[in-house]
Amino acid sequence: MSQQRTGEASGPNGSAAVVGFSRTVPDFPDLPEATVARLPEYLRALHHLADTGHDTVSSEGLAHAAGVNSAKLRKDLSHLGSYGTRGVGYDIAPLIAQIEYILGLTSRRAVALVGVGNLGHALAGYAGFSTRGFRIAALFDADPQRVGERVNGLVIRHVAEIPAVVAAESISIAVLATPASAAQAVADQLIAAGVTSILNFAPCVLSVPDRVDVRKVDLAVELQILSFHEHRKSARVNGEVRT
Amino acid sequence: MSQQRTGEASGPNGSAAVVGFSRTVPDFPDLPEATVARLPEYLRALHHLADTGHDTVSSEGLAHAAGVNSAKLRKDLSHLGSYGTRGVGYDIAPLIAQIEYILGLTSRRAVALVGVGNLGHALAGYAGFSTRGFRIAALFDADPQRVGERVNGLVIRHVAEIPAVVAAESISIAVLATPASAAQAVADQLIAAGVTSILNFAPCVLSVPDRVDVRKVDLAVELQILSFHEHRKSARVNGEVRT
DNA sequence: CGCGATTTGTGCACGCGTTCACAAGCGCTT
DNA sequence: AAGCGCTTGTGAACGCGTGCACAAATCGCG
Repeated sequence: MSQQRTGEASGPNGSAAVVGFSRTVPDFPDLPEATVARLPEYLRALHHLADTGHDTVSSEGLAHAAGVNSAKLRKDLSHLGSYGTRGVGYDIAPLIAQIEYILGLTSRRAVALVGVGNLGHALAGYAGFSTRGFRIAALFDADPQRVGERVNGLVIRHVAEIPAVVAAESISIAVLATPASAAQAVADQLIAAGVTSILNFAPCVLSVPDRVDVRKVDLAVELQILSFHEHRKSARVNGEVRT
Repeated sequence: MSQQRTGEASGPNGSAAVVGFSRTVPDFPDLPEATVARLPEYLRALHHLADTGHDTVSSEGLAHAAGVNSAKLRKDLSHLGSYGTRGVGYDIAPLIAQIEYILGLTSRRAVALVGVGNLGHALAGYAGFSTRGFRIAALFDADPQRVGERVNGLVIRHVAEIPAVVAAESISIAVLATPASAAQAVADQLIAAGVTSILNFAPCVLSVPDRVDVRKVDLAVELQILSFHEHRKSARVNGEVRT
């Protein structure tokens, strides 16, 4: 698991102060983080089941499709309120709606992408973003030579335009695919412009205010973790000796 | 954190049966998984420190550079044996060597990449892989139109060649960047050819034998987790009511 | 040589997450 | 209507990971 999570000093949540009287769904202020991280996977599995004609699914079936065990799945879903019937299983359609609501995917979120190099170019064209609740609303790069180029129907803007565009499109999530050396400065600009969540592909640690969430994806780190297991597997068979 | 980890029924490890008498470093059969996942980040920070002229670093300094707290860092490093001196800090050079050894990065590992589409193309050209211990040794795709194309100095081969090439180059790690619909079939072929670690970018669950390690990276999942926190932040300020 | 400043290494307690195991509930059949 | 099989929801125990707090160790300086 390679992500940078910022402090999130869980302050007094709003639900107590709210006058709400016709609320049918609670706020989910303290959904366990581990559960949140699995909800997207459940959602993907549920969509797949719905697409293949299923109407209901048992915890065992959904757990298998999502790659977890059924007890964990049931406990996770129990946090969302009860969308299953004993003896039968879970109704897929309302469960999808509920998870999408909790994840804030009812309206398609606008995302800014900064750094349209090798990786950024691919991310800009990645179909999975648009099919799963997001809309890449703006591309930025610092290289004047790239500014103006069209990628996937969007024109690349200069990073200096971040404040104007982020405000105009009311963007709150940004994807950072710049070189590590530029990442912190770009992050600062994004945050100043109003961004409060960053997905960081640059191999460096970002320092951000507490209110900003950062998740880090480092492709080399993932391979290195696999490499460790490879190393250990091979050490099992021939007695490893340090040289 | 979004990764699929397979059972890994930790059987009797080999270290007890090995005759080794001149071993200076133990095998690390039971390094905590959480520690392993952080070692690459420590390694990156250490390289950066070394490049900027540092010789030693305190746990506080390295922890800050890696984005963790110092107690955790010290405990992690204590698992590797003692590479620090009290009152001074850690010697950077031997620590780098030790972590690279544990991660199995002393020789550059060959990696196969399957699926040279949008994302795969970017991964094939990603400089971070080659600068951090890996060598992309082969590219595969199922599309005959793409076969033969050169990407970053490598020619794309047809997936049917997987067995021959994987064996010839003795590749044990593969990166999967195919569409979800093809991922399981390709994984089966890779495993049959001898691959024992897979980094899966396809949004689907792979079922593999216990001896094979799978890590999953799903870009949309990362965004959806951020979206949840965005949703919750906005629910804090205006009292969220379900419509 | 001894003392104080500094930093590592770690015992311990706490909290989160996972898993088991079972009671509670639903529907179908007889 | 009653019984049976199946599935959810959850209480409880367990284990892992984290972070505090302090003892042990090293260096530098007087």
